[in-house]
Amino acid sequence: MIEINTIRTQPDLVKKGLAKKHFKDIQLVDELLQVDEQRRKVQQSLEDIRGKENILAKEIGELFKQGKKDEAETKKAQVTGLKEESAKLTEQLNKLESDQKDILVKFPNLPHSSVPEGKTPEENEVLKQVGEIPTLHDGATPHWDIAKKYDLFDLELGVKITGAGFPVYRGKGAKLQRALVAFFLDHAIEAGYEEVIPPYMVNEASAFGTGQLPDKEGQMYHATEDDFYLIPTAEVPVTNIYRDEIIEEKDLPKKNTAYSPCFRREAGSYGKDVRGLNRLHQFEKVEIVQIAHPDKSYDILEDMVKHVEVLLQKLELPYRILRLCGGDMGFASALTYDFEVYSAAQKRWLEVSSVSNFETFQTNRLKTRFRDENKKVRLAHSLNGSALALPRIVASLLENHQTKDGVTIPAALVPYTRFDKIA
RNA sequence: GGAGAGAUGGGUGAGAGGCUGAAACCACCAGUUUGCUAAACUGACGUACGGGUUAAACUGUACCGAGGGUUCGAAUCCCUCUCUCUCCGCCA
Repeated sequence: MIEINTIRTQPDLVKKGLAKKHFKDIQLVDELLQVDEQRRKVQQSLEDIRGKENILAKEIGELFKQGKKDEAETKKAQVTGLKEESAKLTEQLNKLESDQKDILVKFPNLPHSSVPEGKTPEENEVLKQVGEIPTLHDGATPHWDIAKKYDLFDLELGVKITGAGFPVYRGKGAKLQRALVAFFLDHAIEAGYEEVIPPYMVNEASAFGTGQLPDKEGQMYHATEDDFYLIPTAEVPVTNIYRDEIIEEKDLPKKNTAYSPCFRREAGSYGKDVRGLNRLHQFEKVEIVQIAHPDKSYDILEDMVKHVEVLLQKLELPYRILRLCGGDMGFASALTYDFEVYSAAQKRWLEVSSVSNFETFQTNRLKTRFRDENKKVRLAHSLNGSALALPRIVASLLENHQTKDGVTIPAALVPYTRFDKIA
């Protein structure tokens, strides 16, 4: 949620930011300001009347104590008149407050000044590309064929058990998953992140806090009986650790990492985009999350980018880093770097990580604050990144490292898999 | 799933219609004392939304699990819900 104060003091800046994100209803900014002004007016008159009521109530109490019943009754009559008025104003205020929130919740976050203009993924800015694009041997195949050959995962079996997009990993395929998770977690822990194992279902307040609700309702699986949502990413439960918290400045930044399965409904794609492990309803991911001082959050974002880079280098995968353009960024993000890994057999780049600074957009909803050096309570910044999502890493690992007689496991991963070849 | 008890500030915990935004103790913070630490003493110490201010000061309203109700007045009484604990049942 954009801070109301920003909209009040810098409406033009807000409009410009929203335009960069290709938000359609920019006139909502002016509507919001009107509602806000009205709301404050009503709130003031209401509080004024409430104040009078409070004073009278006290006086009535006094009078009763002194036995001056008649005077007390006269005052009671006065209060009755005030109450009618305050009831009316309360109703108005509630309406205005909910109107205001309804609008506020629709605004995406404002983009950072470095975010490039643009609407489509093609307009994302490629910052750098690292690593050799491998030339594959004759007869090299996409990962779904490799998986079949070595019995690493089985999508049809998943269809039988659940449905499309729920793979069954088996044998070395399963072990590879486990190895990658451990490898990623160990790196995060080494970088100072505290590991947590969060719930994989969250309540409505948590889903709202990180921005999944009300915007992306349809992307989450919803257990309606208990009104829980299956997490689309560990970001949701982990960031919500800090909901309604005031953190001492000296304790910032808070750094957490978590492995979790992720559940996404993601309707509406087809063809090669969803072949094999390219797009799944359930997948594994290690997430890193930080709650940061506003002055430091962009330095921290760079650190997180570096963290992900090192992982990809150790896995010996060619990657590139993109700075997302305004139109392709997520709803809640102020600046997002996407990581893509080259999938040699599919001959395309696959997104494997997204690292973002949300500034105060999430923390404003979450009420995640810190006490600064002047003892003032302020909103912290929240950041997160995938470090890393497994399926496409597995896909490119299998494709890029395939040889005529099997798939070579990168050296950094061998201590975790305890085999160096899939053959 | 059944029965009972409970939910108050960072923590423990008092309060049982007006004197309570809330005792006391602990923790935290600032200071005094001290060679240093400890102890002792003094003081400050919730949040949100408004008003006010360059910023403070100051000030209004709301908040004692959540929502509703009774009342001139509710942490306190009533209703609904949620959660926690104890016992029983079931269970990895």
